[in-house]
Amino acid sequence: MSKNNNNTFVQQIANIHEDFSQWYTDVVLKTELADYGPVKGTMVIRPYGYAIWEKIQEELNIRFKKTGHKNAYFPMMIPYSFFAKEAEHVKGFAPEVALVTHYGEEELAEKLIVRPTSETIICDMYSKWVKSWRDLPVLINQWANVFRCEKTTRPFLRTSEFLWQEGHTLHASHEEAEEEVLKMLGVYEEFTKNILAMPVLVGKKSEKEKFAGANATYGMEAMMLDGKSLQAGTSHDLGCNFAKGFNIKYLDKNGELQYPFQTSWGVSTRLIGALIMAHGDQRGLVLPPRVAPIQVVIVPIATHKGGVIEVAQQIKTQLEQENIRVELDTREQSAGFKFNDWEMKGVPIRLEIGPKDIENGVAVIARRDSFDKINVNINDLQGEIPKILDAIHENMYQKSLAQLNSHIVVCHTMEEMQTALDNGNFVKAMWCGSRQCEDTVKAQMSASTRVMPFDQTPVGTKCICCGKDCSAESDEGKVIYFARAY
RNA sequence: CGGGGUGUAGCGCAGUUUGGUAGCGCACGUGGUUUGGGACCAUGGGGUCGGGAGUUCAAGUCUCUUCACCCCGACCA
Repeated sequence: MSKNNNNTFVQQIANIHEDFSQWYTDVVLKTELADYGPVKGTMVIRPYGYAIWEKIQEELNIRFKKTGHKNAYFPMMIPYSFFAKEAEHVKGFAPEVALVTHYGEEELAEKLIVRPTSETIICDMYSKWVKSWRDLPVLINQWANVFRCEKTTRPFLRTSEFLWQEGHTLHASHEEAEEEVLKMLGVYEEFTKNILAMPVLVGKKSEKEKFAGANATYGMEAMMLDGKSLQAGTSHDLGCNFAKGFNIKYLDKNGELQYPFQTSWGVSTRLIGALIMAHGDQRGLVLPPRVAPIQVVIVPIATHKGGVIEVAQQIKTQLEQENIRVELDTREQSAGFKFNDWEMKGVPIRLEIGPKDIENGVAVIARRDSFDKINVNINDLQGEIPKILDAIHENMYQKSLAQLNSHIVVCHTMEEMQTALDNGNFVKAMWCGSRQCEDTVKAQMSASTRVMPFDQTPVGTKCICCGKDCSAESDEGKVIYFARAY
């Protein structure tokens, strides 16, 4: 909670401009999205937060199934020997993996790990299931929790245990696998835009930033209100690396043994952190209507005068017929208290209904995104509210898009980059592709490479760091985004 | 893992300098009056001060030790 001795409610959330981190923590705790768990690095996702996750799951499942995937579930415990089979993978995850050595007092013959991600156990199973070219492609997704011991944790953004989905697919050719990787990245991009009202930058990750064990990693980056970047989803081209380690082989049409090409892709509960930090304001959460657990809250005014609750209840029933998620707030609190409470919780539309309104046959619609208040005829609510929810979504997306576009600065020198980053921008620049330059930028200005956009139209001719020729002829230059990241 | 900070009622804090019967605000229970931007009056319940050890007649306060959490970095969704 923000540190102040003032008891006024509005100041219980830290100033979003002065202390963004504290603002984030205050919002998460005060709006009851989540709370800290008793074990270090763990969090409890409370009902209001979990409802958002359920909406995310619902929308993604529709998309995954439409693209031919099926859900399955694999065990949380993985034999240590599995984990050790892919060298790069172990190197990447070993420091943060939880080892299980005992069941009760009895020491286990083989140590187990709690999954930090499921490639290894899924590959082990795939090696049993895939024997023929007829078994391909394998298109499976899993919704699960994973555990990686994290030293520095923050609710939703980084916790030791978190919830995610991980898609794991096998394909007969690299082309097909690559198509899958990009297709799912596209699904994520469409989802964040149309459901979370959040624009993202998509592209390929650098060698340094790619997944441990992948040939290539693609990702999407979202811009938070403080100008930092949040990796919001990844899609990996795993080549045959795991297939070889786990001996996944099948006979092709020519009767020859082949390794399948593999992909994996995932998004996590981190998306909830992303939408908090992409859309929030000083009053708290601003939830995108399509994932908001409550889309419309009805605040009845002066209920003691009679008849108000009844009308409010009728409106609620009508709206629910349109599949709108409605809450009627009958708590014995003042109207003003409720206004502020629901604004903090980010409910997209507040409907005020009081004796005067009923006399006039209207209700007041107050928008969370713009604070606009309009009178609408009670009979028109059923038709108008879905339109307003869509308008709120669109407005939130456009606002975020404008925020993103106005905070991307093309830079040609390290000095320009330093200034741009210090002012809360993403930097678009040319990069020679070397790890050394990446490390230099990181060391000097705490910014990392985020993604290389698919549109590689050059924004200069020399590497911003080392000055090496990156013109079209040299074939070594990359357009890439640098940013400070969560 | 480095640097900084904080642990006292559900939450936010005071009390620690100078040891002497644990306080305030909000929240919560009850009764009443209120209700269009965070209502008010009355009354009531709730903590032994993160844990452990020590000094002392006496420890929230002093000493040692330990744990947890937060912020800023480095590392990772």
